[in-house]
Amino acid sequence: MYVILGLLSEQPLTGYEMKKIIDLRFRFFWSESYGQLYPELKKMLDMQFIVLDSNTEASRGKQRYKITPAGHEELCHWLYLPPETETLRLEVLLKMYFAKLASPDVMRTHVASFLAAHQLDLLVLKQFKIELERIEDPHHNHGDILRVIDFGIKTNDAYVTWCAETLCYLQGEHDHETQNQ
Amino acid sequence: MYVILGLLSEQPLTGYEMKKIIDLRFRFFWSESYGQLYPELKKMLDMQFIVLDSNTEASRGKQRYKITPAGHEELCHWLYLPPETETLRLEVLLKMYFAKLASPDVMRTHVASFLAAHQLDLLVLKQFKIELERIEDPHHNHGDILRVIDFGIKTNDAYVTWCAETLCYLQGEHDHETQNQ
DNA sequence: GGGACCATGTAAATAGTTACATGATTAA
DNA sequence: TTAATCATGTAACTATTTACATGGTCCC
Repeated sequence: MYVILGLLSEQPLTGYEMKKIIDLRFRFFWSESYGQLYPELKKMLDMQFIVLDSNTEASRGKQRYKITPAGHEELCHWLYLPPETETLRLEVLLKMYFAKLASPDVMRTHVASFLAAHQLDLLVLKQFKIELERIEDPHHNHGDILRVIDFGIKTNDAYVTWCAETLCYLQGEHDHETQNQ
Repeated sequence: MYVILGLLSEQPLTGYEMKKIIDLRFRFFWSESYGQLYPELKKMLDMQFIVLDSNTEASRGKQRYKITPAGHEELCHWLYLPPETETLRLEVLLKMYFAKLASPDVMRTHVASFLAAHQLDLLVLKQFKIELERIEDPHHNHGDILRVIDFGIKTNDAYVTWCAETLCYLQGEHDHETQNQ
């Protein structure tokens, strides 16, 4: 709901375009599936927070939405409310907690995958940061966006460091195990 | 499901006790509500992964469960599978992204709350670590648990650092605003 | 007796994913 | 022409939260 309003506050977009932006720019801290997005757009039309943008493009199947004044007000109101959603669920940590029930090699594989994924995230975030600093700032929001990117960089750095240390630890466990044979 | 099996692999527990442990030890990366927990326990009884532990305590309303060999097998099997769930949703970052639509003061409040919460988390985690290093390790799993705690410390450190920097940034935005009046 | 906490549970609502169906457009 | 991607949407399922009901126990 509010992601949609936020994105539309910058420019009119189709549902498909929103999904792509969310997957690209927000994936470090937010996600939406089509199964949420399209029904949500319908609800928001009903509530008159958004309308079909007829100006842009003779829509052949394509539905591009723009935000209404009511929608903008709703968005601003939301910004003032204290954030509610804060969800973190990492199955890899649950497995780590019970790791002694499996061999250290198994956990090594899991941690290595986690490491690879977040090293990639780090690369993407740094690249995104460089891009953002390079281009102009017509909406004067690059400062805010850089703060968000920086959050991603800091946390992913922490993940990567943790993975490295944990792999060492698991190597130690492995050595300890083979030594006793 | 697997949190339950994991906890029961250490000792028999009631649903209520599981909930308390999850809220205390796992809250940095996992959560379960009673609405999930109790129906799940019923399903797991049906599947014979757990049974009622009649030995311990004449149960007056209290239902303490223990893990069965089948449940243990299921738990070990799960440990071998690559972790699937990895969810992160932070509404505070979504607000930060669209922060320019509100005054910097509003975001300052949000970030300050986030900071306070995670400074507290950090304290709790460090205390938990000290405790763990102090007591004995009968299950030989303290090394694994310390890795999990260390993940919490590293990420919460990153959060706290980000908050400090972001508060500075927002102060700058605030000054910039008042200066233009 | 009353308040805090132990203890189990359910119903309803909300959130979110997955898998599918459909068809247009674009580029090799 | 065929594969990829654009584009919208729904149905079914699974996950998760919230709010409530109920009653026991412990201690002041």
